Amino acid sequence: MIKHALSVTRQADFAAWYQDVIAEADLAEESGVRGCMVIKPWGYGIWERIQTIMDAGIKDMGVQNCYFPLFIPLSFFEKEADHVDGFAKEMAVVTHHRLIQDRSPGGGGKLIPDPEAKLEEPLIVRPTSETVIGAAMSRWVQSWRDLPLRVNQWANVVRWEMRTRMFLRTAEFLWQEGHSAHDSKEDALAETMRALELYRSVAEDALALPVIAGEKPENERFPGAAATFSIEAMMQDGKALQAGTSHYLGTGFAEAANIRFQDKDGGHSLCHTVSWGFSTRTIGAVIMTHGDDDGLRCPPRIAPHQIVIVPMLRDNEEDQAILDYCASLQAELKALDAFREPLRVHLDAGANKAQTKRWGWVKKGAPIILEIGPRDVAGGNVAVIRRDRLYKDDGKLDSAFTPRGEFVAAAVATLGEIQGNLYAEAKERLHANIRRDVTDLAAHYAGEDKFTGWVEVQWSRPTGGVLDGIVEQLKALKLTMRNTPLDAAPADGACFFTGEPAVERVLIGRTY
RNA sequence: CGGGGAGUAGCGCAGCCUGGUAGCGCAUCUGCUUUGGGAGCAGAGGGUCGUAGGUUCGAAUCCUAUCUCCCCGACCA
Repeated sequence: MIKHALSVTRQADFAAWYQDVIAEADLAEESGVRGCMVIKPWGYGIWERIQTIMDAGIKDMGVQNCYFPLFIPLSFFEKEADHVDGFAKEMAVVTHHRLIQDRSPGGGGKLIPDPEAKLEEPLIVRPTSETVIGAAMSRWVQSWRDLPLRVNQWANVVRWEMRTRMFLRTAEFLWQEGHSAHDSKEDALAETMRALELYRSVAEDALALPVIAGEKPENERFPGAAATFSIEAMMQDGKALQAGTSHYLGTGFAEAANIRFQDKDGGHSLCHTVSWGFSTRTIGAVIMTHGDDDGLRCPPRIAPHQIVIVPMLRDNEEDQAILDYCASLQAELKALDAFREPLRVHLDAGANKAQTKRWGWVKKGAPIILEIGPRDVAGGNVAVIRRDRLYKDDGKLDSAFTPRGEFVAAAVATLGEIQGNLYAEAKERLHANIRRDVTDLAAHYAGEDKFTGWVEVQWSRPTGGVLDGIVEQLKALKLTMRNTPLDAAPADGACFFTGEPAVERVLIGRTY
């Protein structure tokens, strides 16, 4: 019987386990403000790693970073009708610019918005920035020579969600949003696909999240988009999580913001615009994909510390020799490169007991933990714990005594192996749980707690009332259409829903 | 936003029904012992009981309002 580091197992209560990981791995905590969380150093460190890798990819695309305001005039926001429909219900609104003490009877001198300081036009806190960036684009774009115009920003956004969950759906979250304007639909669609490919590669290569890239069905599109594409990841409970989206916005936003260019023939045309976003939500995906009953398992590429050295200090004269040994080991490892970056090696010389530190790093998911005691110093060894295989067959912690030189020589390869193992494990789970032979969705998805994964069916991509009927039918089973995978086999049969000739395949599942 | 549950020490909880101003376990601190590994014994510190009102001689406990969290639903790029 293994004694695990967490008090709740995934099996017993997946939702409680998820929250326990966030608390025990010190990723984030409640803030006292509804739906908003404090992202703690280990959680934010993971986000910084994601940012570093994503930002490099964005710059490789040739997209430039800039920054647009948090506040958007209501008049900008209300220009695009579908966009309004999608977001109006969850908007934070700024109406005043000053506080005063309430001197009225019963007011008690409390601070209240000054009625004299009411804004002439309310400002909304951005839920996404298409409208305010569109206004800038309309100034920046004059001629076909100004196109394509491609920018990105790293920002926080606010959506007043009714039901929030740490990382997965918070009222305020962090993301990057890329925006571009193009002279043709073809060019805009190509950009949409480039962004989707960036997300796929960052998710798979850095976060070790195997994903299915595809197009969202019409009913799942971003408000105002002509086409929405997503990458979908499968969590350990079989639910889907949308980990990144890119949108071809057509000319709707260009029309609303008046983004026009003079073409080579001297005529004026509307731009085709694109937007794409990737958020802190993906940290939730990492937790639910790689976490186990001992906490998080952090893929090496996004681990703030890839190797943590824990000295076994005993409060005696040997301590200094142990610390010296650890410091030289740290220096030796930091001189190495893994994944084309210097190794991130942390020496935990804090005052806590070694056992406390060790289990703390296990819960945080440090890929490799090295424990160094007096005998290691004397014998030139390190005791190696790998987070991807924590226990031996007998249920005991697998702490392997290894000659120091041997460990150092293999360290980079070992990190690569851990990264690969986490990905391979998740990929196997993903593909093993996409069923293509299901004929009765109700029977397949019967039972609340059953792990059900996803179902892929062929369909005729109906629209209008027929599509609405299908959506309702799925909704009764708590199912949604995730996307139509880009690399799916061609359709060769009848539509699962209508019986008409199918045109493509679509994934169905429960979702976060 | 509707239904349900909860908020008491860093964490997990008891006390509330039947008001008399706080307790347990873990963690923390000190000492001794132990020492290849999630230690043992002894002692100690730490809480305006989510917040604001009200009832009362007296409120963690009763009443009202409010904030936050969790679960289900509706909603959701």
